[in-house]
Amino acid sequence: MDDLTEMLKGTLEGCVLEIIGSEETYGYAITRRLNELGFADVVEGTVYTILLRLEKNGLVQVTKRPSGLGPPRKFYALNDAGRKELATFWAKWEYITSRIDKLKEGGK
Amino acid sequence: MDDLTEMLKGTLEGCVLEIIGSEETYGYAITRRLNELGFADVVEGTVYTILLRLEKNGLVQVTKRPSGLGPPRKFYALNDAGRKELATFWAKWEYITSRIDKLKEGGK
DNA sequence: AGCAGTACTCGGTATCACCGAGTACCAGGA
DNA sequence: TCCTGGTACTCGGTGATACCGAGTACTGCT
Repeated sequence: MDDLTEMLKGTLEGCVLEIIGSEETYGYAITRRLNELGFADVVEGTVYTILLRLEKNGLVQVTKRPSGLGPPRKFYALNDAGRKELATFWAKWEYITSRIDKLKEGGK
Repeated sequence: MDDLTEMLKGTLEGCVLEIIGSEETYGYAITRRLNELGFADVVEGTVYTILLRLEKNGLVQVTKRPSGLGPPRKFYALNDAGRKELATFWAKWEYITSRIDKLKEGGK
């Protein structure tokens, strides 16, 4: 699949929130998860910028833990604000997809 | 519904393509159509920038016609390149929505 | 020692939707 | 006559976001 980056604007952050929300995890693993999910071109740098932003916006709780194979990992978990943000993300997603599907059906 | 703009990046252009593809029409009417479809906050300036971009990228054929009530209208119709672009837009859309739905189901 | 895999950082770029102010044309009412 | 409101398009600038690319650092294996 060719370049999806423009269409991922705004949704990729939601995906990362969802992944963090379902399990406390860290950047490198999140990137792998996104890749195996089908977002093959998403690269580490992108995920880390999202992670930094989430942290800056106070949506996650961060815990640093040693790794065993490599430098220490920064584990991310959602806090209350993060869970709330995730919920609004899904609400927006539902809204947009429903409208676009309607448009696609040639609907009024 | 609160601010959707980030999530519309990349998809709004596709919506405009779809609208033009189903009927030769002009900027002001496209804006109204988007508004009544549920994209309430989309404003004329946004649509016109998209239209200019489509024209610049050679995806549309433009015809100017007098209006009767107001200044002349610029009617837009898809050409072959535009129809092709619209098809790839829908392909990308299908792809992304399917992946995100999978993620949402907690799927592997 | 050197290499590959893991793991995070950071400055810069392009694209896109949005903002806001401006221009222009026409109809009907005060 | 003026002026308000609806129609219709233009354009320079802004902010958010994903991407790029290069760099740093730690570990285990050969």
